Amino acid sequence: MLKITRKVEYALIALRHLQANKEGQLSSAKEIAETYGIPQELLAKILQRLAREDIIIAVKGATGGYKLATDPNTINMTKFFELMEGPMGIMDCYFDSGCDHLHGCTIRTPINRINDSIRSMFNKMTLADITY
Amino acid sequence: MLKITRKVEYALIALRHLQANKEGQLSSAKEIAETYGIPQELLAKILQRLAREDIIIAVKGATGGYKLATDPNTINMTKFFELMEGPMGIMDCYFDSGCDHLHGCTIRTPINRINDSIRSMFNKMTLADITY
DNA sequence: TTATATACGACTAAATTAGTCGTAATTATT
DNA sequence: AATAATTACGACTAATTTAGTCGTATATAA
Repeated sequence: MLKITRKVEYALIALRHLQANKEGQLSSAKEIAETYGIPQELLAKILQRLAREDIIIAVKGATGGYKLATDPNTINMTKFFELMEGPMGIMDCYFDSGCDHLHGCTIRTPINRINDSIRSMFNKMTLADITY
Repeated sequence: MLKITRKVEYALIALRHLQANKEGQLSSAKEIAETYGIPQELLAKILQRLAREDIIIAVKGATGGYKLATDPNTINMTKFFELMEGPMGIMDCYFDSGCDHLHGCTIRTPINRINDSIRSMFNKMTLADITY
């Protein structure tokens, strides 16, 4: 319930780090990992994911690294979380993953109300609310 | 992120079931488990937990069972979740569980803001919002 | 050519969650 | 008094998810 995963935690730390860089300045996975004591390989994969999703830009090669691709204000948290971890729903059945209790499930509707509340809350927040 | 556990899901289903009973009427773990296709032993443990926490009342013996102990309106969801699953924090360090990134952690404050938002949202909801 | 990057998939390890089992105690019914 | 149905509870196993590692390929500045 409501526990952030390391994946998201590390992503936020990295984004905050990049955000503090000067325009155009790059940071490598190694640099960030060492700064915060994060396993480098793991962080690398996370940064690759962020790059694939066009949240950051990867520059290859010896002096390569990453930089922000967009203004953190333009990325809302619902999108960010779902991008990192897949659909955010407090209950699986919200997304029709084969729940075999559906027939007798009496709490779906109220749970969905909770989901919607949380999603709309995160929708009002942007990455910048966190990384600034 | 934000996934409800079966423990909570089953608890909600059971509470909703009890709530639909007439004043004083009991339901056994077996009855509820069979009605909704929930593993009986597991549900039993959950009901025992709810009883320990005085959310429901257990009546022992051959014709025993459970009934609600309080008006569902009086139990807020933050309390309920934390009672079932321990402290609800989107990040562990919020509750000082030995996070060794603390020194270099730059996202604690913003993450705490998220935590507070979620907690205050759940604080405004009662069990009745879900089980009715 | 070398050193330092990113890219990515396969794999292993750790932690959490889900579910089962055995046994004891309680109580209505017979 | 015996029986059957129930709650109580801890120990155990299984399944799933999350975290982290490793190997290899590719790109590029020096």
